[in-house]
Amino acid sequence: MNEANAIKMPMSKEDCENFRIIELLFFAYRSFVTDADEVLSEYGFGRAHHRVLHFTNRIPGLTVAELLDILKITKQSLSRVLKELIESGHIVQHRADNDGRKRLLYPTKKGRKLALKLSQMQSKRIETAFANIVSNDIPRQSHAVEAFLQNMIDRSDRDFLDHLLNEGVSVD
Amino acid sequence: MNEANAIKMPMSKEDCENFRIIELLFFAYRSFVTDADEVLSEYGFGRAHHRVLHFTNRIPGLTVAELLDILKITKQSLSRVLKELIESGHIVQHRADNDGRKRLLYPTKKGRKLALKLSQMQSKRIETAFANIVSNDIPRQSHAVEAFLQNMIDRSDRDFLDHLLNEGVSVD
DNA sequence: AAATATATGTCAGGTATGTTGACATATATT
DNA sequence: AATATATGTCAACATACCTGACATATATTT
Repeated sequence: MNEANAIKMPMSKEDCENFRIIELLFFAYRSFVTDADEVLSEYGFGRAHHRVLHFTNRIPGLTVAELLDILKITKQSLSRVLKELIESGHIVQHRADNDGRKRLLYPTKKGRKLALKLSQMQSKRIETAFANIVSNDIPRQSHAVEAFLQNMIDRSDRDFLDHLLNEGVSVD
Repeated sequence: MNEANAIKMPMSKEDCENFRIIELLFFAYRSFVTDADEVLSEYGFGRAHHRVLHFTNRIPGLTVAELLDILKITKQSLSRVLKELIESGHIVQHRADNDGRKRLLYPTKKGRKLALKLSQMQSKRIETAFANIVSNDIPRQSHAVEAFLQNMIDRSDRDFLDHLLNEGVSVD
């Protein structure tokens, strides 16, 4: 028997139990982050810039070390994007009064404006996804989550994926 | 007035409405994908390999073009990881009977085994996240989603983030 | 049969975002 | 004064994406 032979049999039902959630998470997250990508590229920024900008706005005055802890990246990796955000005038650094080693990060007016613009795009998608959960989808709690994730996915992807993956489940 | 001045004021409540969901999505997705990363690295694989392996298992016999459509990457990008998955004996290609140009992708026994191992790790996290949604968290539908995403996040991250970001909300 | 379209593969070079390791500097703490 | 902490920086490298150009085999159209 050849170990390298193709398995043509689809997977069993029980194996696929959570495949739907796994895939919904993948596609929902992709749609979610893509919203911001287009705006960011106008500024020559990427997702790394977005994350730094987001948390600097969310927690004005956080330190570089705290930011590294949140993002779980190295300081060398952070420094590149942080430098660009400072040069472009979206973020400023201040020495901490109580400890001169610490550099507190703050958004500028410009930085807050951009952060809010990006969040509002994502927020809109989230609002719509919640609004379109219809009540009869909630016999089990998992159905609310499924419906939400499904609604987070771009229309174009959703239709294509339903056709490719689904066993006849649809939300609206 | 200096445009580059630090804004020290935290954001208004209404601006932050969906910040919680935005951040939960970020951290939940990170925890979710990290499960598989450790196993994958034992094989010298990355996330790109995981995605290809996953959908080849999910839809045995799918074409290269279909896979590109799902993943939304270029064929040059796919070819590297696909080549490695074929060389390592996780995936095989067969000519389609009805159209000799198409290469149908199938998992091998080895490929299916690995795909299931990876899914089962993610599935376990999902199961636990659902199981720990307590019923009194569901006055609004959004709360079930919030609770789910919160539960998807690694314990270590969750505690740290609650301290850093939260306004006293806790799930259990 | 010849021309064109489609599905796939491959070469070459570039970008964004991460890594490791080594070292520098300023400030706090012991 | 010695050590620890917070940050910054230089250099080299890895991964996973990209664009553009070109090659090959097979289908389809004319």
